[in-house]
Amino acid sequence: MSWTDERVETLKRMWAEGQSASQIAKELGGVTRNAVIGKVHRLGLSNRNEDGTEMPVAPTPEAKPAPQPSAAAAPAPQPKPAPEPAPKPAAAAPAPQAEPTVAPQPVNFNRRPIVPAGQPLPPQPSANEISPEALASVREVEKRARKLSLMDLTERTCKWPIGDPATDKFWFCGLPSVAGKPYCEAHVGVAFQPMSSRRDRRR
DNA sequence: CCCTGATTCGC
DNA sequence: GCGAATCAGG
Repeated sequence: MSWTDERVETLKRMWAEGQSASQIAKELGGVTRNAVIGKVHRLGLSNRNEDGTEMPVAPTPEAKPAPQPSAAAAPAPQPKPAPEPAPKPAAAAPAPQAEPTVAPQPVNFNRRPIVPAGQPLPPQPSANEISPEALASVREVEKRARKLSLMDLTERTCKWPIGDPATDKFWFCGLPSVAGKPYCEAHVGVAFQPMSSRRDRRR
């Protein structure tokens, strides 16, 4: 495989989107992440920030990832988005808001790509109609949970939450996940219930 | 152990 | 220019 214009463009696009080198390599195929990284450097875009100045992950007020002057398709480039939707009633308005009614803003730092997005999220075991075996299996497994923190989760660790998120007694299962699933064997058992599994108690 | 990007250097 | 091997880190 060679770096055709097309492939290079894909590389640039994905890199700009914040995709990891390995993800880009997968997408392109025929290359390793090393190759991608090497190319990225040769292209001189190792610094994912167009601005040459050092930017220690500054909290960007506007989540603009940087408009790309794509030569391919850019009908309406809109060079100046300017208009600020949030007018500030400053001036003669002292009122030092004593009590903000709204909760703190969830500032979104490094605008990550909105990539894959996780699978179904935290399904707490609502002991509905889950097979007793599955539940037993889960209890057993949760004793052996690796108790991983959020940061330790990977694509192949069980992401089943255990405990109370509001306390220190919270962690993720962390056992090897079933290929393609976000959970381990046991948790898959309670997370994914076949529609047909609900036996209807015929009165 | 899984992953990340950065760098080196023979090709 | 290319990218495997290696390094440095999370």
